[in-house]
Amino acid sequence: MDTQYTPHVVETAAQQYWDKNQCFKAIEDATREKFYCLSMFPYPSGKLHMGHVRNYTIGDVVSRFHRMRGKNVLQPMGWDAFGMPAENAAIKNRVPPGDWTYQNIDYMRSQLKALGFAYDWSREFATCDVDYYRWEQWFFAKLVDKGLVYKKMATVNWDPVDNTVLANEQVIDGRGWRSGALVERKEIPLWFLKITDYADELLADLDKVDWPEQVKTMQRNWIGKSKGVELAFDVVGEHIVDEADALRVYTTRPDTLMGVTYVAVAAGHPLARAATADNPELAAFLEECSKGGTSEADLATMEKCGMPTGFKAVHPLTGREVPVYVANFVLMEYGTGAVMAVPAHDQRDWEFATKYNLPIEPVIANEAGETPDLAQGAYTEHGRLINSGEFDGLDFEEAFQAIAAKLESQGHGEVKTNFRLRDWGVARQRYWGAPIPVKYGPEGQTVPLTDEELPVALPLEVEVDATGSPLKKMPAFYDLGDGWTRETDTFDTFMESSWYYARFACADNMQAMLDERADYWLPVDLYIGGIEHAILHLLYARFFHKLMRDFGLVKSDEPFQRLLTQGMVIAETFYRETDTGGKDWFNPADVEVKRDDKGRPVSAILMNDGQPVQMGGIEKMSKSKNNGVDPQAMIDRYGADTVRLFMMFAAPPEQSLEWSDSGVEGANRFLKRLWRLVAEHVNAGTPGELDVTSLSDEQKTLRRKTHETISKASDDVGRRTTFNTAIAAVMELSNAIGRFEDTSPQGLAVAREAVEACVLLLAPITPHACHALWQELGHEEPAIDAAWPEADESAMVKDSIELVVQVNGKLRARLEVAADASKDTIEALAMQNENVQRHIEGKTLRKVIVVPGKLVNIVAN
RNA sequence: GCCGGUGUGGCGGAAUUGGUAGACGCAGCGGAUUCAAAAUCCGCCGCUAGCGAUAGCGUGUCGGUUCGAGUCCGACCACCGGCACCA
Repeated sequence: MDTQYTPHVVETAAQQYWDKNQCFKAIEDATREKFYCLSMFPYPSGKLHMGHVRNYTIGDVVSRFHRMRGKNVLQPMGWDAFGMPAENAAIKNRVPPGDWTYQNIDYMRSQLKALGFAYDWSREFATCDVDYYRWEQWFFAKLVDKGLVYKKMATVNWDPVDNTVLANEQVIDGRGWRSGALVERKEIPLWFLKITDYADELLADLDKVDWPEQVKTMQRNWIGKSKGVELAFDVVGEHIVDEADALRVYTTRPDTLMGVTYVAVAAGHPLARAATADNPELAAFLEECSKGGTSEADLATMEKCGMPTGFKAVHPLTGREVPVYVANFVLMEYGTGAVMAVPAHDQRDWEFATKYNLPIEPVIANEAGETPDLAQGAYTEHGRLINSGEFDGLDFEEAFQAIAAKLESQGHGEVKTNFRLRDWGVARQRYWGAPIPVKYGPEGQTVPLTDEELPVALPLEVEVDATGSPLKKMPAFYDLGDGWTRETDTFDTFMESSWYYARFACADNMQAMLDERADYWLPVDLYIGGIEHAILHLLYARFFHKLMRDFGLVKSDEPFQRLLTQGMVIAETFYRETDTGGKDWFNPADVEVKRDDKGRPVSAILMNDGQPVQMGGIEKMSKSKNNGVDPQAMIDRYGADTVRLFMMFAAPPEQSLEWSDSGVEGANRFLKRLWRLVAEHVNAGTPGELDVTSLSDEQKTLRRKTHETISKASDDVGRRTTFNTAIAAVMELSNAIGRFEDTSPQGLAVAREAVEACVLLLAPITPHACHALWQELGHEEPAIDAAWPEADESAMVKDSIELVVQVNGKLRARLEVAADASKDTIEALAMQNENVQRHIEGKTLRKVIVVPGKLVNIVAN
C-alpha cells in the first residue's frame, strides 16, 4: 500500500462509487426505522460560504453515522431561492433575478458535490420552481376559505424618494440605504395569517420537542402569554368622535391601577387624530412621529416623546381625570394602541413622567413595607398596596383579583389573556417571490383564486430597478379584464421555508402538495441550522406544520423533533483607514500576521505592498468585512476531507468557530499521518486471529484504548453531538497505535482492531479517505455499508486505578490502587503518603471523604 | 431598550452528574534527519519562585454556598445572536 495520501484521487474515486451505486437515494420502507436528517437549505447567493460548509458537514456526519447504525436515512438538499439579494443583483448587473438565481444554484450544487455530502439529489428543488410554490398558493387559498387569512392595515418603512417599501435591513439610522432619505412610517393594507389562533398550542407543544432549552425559552418569551386586565377609560373633552369615546388599555399590573397619572395613545389612535383638528402643533408632532424605522429595536431605543391631546381620561375606579398624551413609543398595531401609565412602578412611564413633569404616585410598598424611593427610577417589584383606598394591604395576587372583580362588576373591564405574538404579515411589495393568489373585482370584491386558476406563475422576463416591484408596472400580469385585477404582492419568503422539509418527502408529486410519504419521513429527526433562526423561521414552520396537520396533510404535531443550533464561523479582520475616514478591508488570505517570540500576533502587513494593516478583531465572516475564507480554495488545496475534519474538530457545533489556516494544516497533517499509519500497518504483514484470553499487558492496554475510544466516540457523535471530542479521542487512539510496535501475529491483530476502529469512527467525518483506507484494509464491502463499531465492555475493565489525595481540597498525592480496594484500604494508603503526612502534621483530623474511583479528601486544621 | 447566549494557557478548545483544570490540536522552543531547506520524527510547553523535590497563584470581575466550585447562587463587566420586510 502506498504511504502517500492523495486526497484528490481518493475523493474522486469515492464520489464516483457513491454516485454510480446511488448510495444515498432514500427509499421508503415501513419495515426499517427511518432517520430524517435535515440541514437548513441555503439561499443561493453565489457560492458556498464557510457557514454552509459547517452546517452541512454536521448534517452529513450525523446522517452517515445513523446510516452505519442501520437506519433508513433521508438527507435531502434544496434551495431557498426567493428573496431580496436576487433583486439587488438584478439592479446592479441588469440580469433577471431568475437567471441569476438558477446560475448560482448550479455552481453551489457542484460545490456541495465536491464536499461529498450524502444527499439524495433526486429530491432536490428550488422554492422559485413553480412546481413548488404552486402548492403554497393552493394552500393559501384553502386557508382563506377556512378564515385563517385576513387583510388589515399595517405599518411599513416608506422611502419617499425611491417611492418604495424598504425592509428593516434597508433602513440605516432612519434613512433609506440607497436614497438616503428620511424613512417614513406608512400604513398600507397587507395580508396576514392568524398565527395568534395557534399561540396556545405553539407554546404548549414546545414541551414535546427535544430542542435546546434556550431556543424554547426564546420562543416562549416571543409568544409572551400574559394574564392581565383589559379596561376602559371614559374620555372627556371637545371634538370627541363616536369611535373614540372609549379608550381601552391592557395591563398586566392591575394592582397598580390606583397609581395611574396619565394615559398614552399611539399617533394612529382615533383620539390622537381627533385631537389634531384644531391643534396644528399636535398635527406637526404626529407628523414627526411618522419618521424613522418600524423595527422594535428602533422604537425601543429612540428618544421617548409625547404631547398632551387636551383630552382627559376618567379613572374607572376613582373618577379622577388624568391627561391623555400621544406618545411615539405606543404603536397602534400592538394591542389596543393605548397604555395606562403608572410612573411610580414602570420605568418607561417614570422616564416619560419625569421628562414632562407628570405626577409620580407610589401605590406599591417596598420589601420593608415603606413607600419606595422614586428619585432614581420606578419601583417595579411586586408588593403590598398603599395609597389605594379599599385595596391597601393586599398583595399582588389579591389586588389583581379584587381590582379585576371591581372593574368587571362596573362593566369597565375584564380579565384577559394576552399574547405578545402578533399575526404573521405575509405580503411583500416585491417582485422575486411567490405571487399571492388573490384577485380583486370591480365592486371591491376580494376573491382567492380557484384550483383551475392556479398556479400564478411569476413572470421571469423582467427589468428590475430600485423603484419597487416590476409586477406593479406589468398590466399583462395584473390586469385580468372586466375590471378584475390580480394581487401584485408576493409572499414573505418565510412561507417557502415553512414547509420545504415536508415537500422533500414527495418532491416529485405533481398532483398533490404532500402524500403518504410525508407520514413516513416526518417529523424531521434532527434539524440543523444557525441560531439566528431560533425564533422567526422555526416558529413560522411550526405554525405552518399545524396548519397542514389540521388540513389533513401531515399527521405529526411538530415538524422538527430534535434541533441543533450551530454557531457562526468567524475570522480575523484587517483594514486600513481611508482618507475619507472610512475603512478598506483586506482579506486574511492577502495578509501576513507577525508574531512575537511567544506566538502572539502583534502586527500584520499586506503581502502585496509590505505595508502594515490594522487588526480589526475577530468577526463573523462577511462580505462587508472582507474576512470570508473561500471554501473552494481550501478544497482545491487540501481536499474536502481536510476541510470537513477541521470544521468538526475546531469547536463543538453550537459554539462559534474561528477560522485558522494553521488549524486546517493540522487537520491535513492528521489525515496524512493516519494514512501512513494504516499503510505501515498493512505493509507489516497479515495479522493473526485475535485471542483476547492471551494478551500481553501492552496488547491489553491498546485494546482497552480501542474500546474506550469506540465507546466515547459513539456517545459523542450519537448523543452529545460533540464531534470535536470524538475526533480528539480518535487522535489519541491513533497516537497510541503509533507507539505500539508489536508486530507479532497477536500484536498485529490487536493493532488491526485499533486501526479499523479509527477508520470506521472517522468514516462519517472524512468519508472519502475512510472509503479508500477501508478498501486497503482488505474489505470487499465498501465503508459506506460497514456497521458502526460496538465497544466490548470486557476489554475496558481495569485492574487498578489512579486516584488523587487532597488535603483540605488541595491536591497532594496520587495513588495507584486495586480497582476493588475498600474504602478503609484507600484511606489507610492515603494517610501513609509522605507528602500527605507533611500537610496534616500538627493538625487535627476532622473528616475524610472518599469518592470511589476518584479521590480522597482529608479535612484537617 | 427588551429576550437569549458566551467568557478557561500565546491561540482553538477539553473537563458529560459539584470531585485530578488545561485532553486533543495549533503556535512557540529544543533536538534528530538534511550540504541546506521543506516535509517528517522525538522532547518541552498555564503563570511566579526554585537546580530540583515542591510551593504559591490561576477558569471575565466581586461576593456567597460546600469537605471540595470552571461547573451551583447573587451582583457586575465585556462581547455575540434575535427583535416580526436580511435569510
